[in-house]
Amino acid sequence: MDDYNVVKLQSSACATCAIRHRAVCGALKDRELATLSRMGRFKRYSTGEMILADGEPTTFFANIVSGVVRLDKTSADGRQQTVGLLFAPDFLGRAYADHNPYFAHAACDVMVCQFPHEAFERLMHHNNGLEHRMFQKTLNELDAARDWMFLLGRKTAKEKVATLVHMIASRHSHIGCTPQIGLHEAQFQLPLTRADMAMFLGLTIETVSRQLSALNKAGTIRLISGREVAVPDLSTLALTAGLDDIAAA
Amino acid sequence: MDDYNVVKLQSSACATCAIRHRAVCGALKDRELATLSRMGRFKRYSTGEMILADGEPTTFFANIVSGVVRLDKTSADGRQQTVGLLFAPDFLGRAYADHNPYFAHAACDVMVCQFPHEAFERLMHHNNGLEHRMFQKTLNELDAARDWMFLLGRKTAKEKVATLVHMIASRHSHIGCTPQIGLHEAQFQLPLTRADMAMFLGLTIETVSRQLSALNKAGTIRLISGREVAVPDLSTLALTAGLDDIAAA
DNA sequence: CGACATGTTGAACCTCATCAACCGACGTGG
DNA sequence: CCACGTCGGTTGATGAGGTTCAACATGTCG
Repeated sequence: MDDYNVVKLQSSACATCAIRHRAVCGALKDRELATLSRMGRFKRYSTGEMILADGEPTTFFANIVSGVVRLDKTSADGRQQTVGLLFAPDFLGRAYADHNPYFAHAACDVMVCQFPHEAFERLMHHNNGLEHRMFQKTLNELDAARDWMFLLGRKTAKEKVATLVHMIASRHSHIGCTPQIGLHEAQFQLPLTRADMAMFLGLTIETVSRQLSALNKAGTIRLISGREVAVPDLSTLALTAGLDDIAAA
Repeated sequence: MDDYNVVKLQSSACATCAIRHRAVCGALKDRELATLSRMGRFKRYSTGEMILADGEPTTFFANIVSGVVRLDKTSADGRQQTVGLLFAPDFLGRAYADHNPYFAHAACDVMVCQFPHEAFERLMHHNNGLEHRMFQKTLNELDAARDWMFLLGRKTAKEKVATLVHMIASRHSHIGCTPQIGLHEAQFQLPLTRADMAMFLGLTIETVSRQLSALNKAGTIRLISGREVAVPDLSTLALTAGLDDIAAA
């Protein structure tokens, strides 16, 4: 339990936290933040490591400080479907449930800030701002989940792959200050393996690989190495992703 | 606007409402309930009627009093995917957004109790119990959405259809006091057309029809007429739906 | 009765899964 | 240092599961 990947927080840690204002903690006053600091722990997970197991009792919640976390559903016969992708400063864990409804895995090296679930739920109970913020995040996740349901149910393999690349590209440009939509070329590393993408898209590894190659051949994206991708024109990508529809979301 | 399908509530209407305790209103004290009564309206929608349009400004929220409501995503080229199914006493509408993120249609004749969105959000703001309850409902919807993502991404057509029938059967038995899981035979009407089912399952009408016929031939279900279905043994149906897995959900 | 919506069934086609071979990068141990 | 296994990724051949197109059955309503 107590290895070198776990670091107890200084009581002042939250005050200087990089994601403080964008994470759910943003709702907390200094005094409550100190309370949270006292019960919080930084923890590092390396690529592929399991963070939560489906069906296990809920013991902690966490904020993603950096990295990408996959939420997976698994069936008895081994089929797997990723049902959520969390980036900083997303919240990890299902509030008000005694068991995790899914697996959570580190898709790449991940840093989280975790706290015991009872204490956090108590805090939510007394701090309506915190619960309100959790509610907001949950609403956004639900919106995302529903958009993804459309993708899973109705999009072709090519559109699926294009959609995922577009999502990563635009999220990346949002974070990394890379040029905006349609201008210049955006280049970045995919934070996911082909297997991760397949799990998320409801496809097989091979199909993902083929569609990436096809997009590359068509010039919609440029595969530089396995992971490194360049997108010459985000709006073209959005087009082949079948994205500009859905009431101009 | 003001047709005979709309009925202004009596100020006492909520107090005697059938779904009062199970709907979000259950969080309200008598006085607040009276406030809600004053701004609420019963409204009837008939089969197929649109209740909310994607992209339209949010004007009202509603509780489903009876019937089934479909939430649909639609793309420019006409593909459609149902992303949610609401039964009484579910809540209809996306809180804290100025535009609807999907269409809502009456899957069968529907009765709702609707109220202006600003007033309701104001009420939520002042009543933490109400917001808490909304939050809970949203968490449940998110869980359901994620289970459905697994279905859309990984299940076969047969499993999809079996899952839907199972869901309706168990929900029906829950509502209608029909015998419990595995015992005797449950019989009921499907509240959805083949087209509705196809939209929800990410399939075509034809495939749904074929799979229903196949399940019928296999004896897993009995098709009595187009809409009337009997399930001799719910657990067998659950098995062919690939349901008992997922960590014994 | 005819018109229309809903549902079923058949045949052909196509997308994607499956199985399999192969490649390059990396790490490890003899 | 090289042989070896492993892992992530690509590509090809084949086939199954669903879509598509089309015809037909059934039911309902004017």
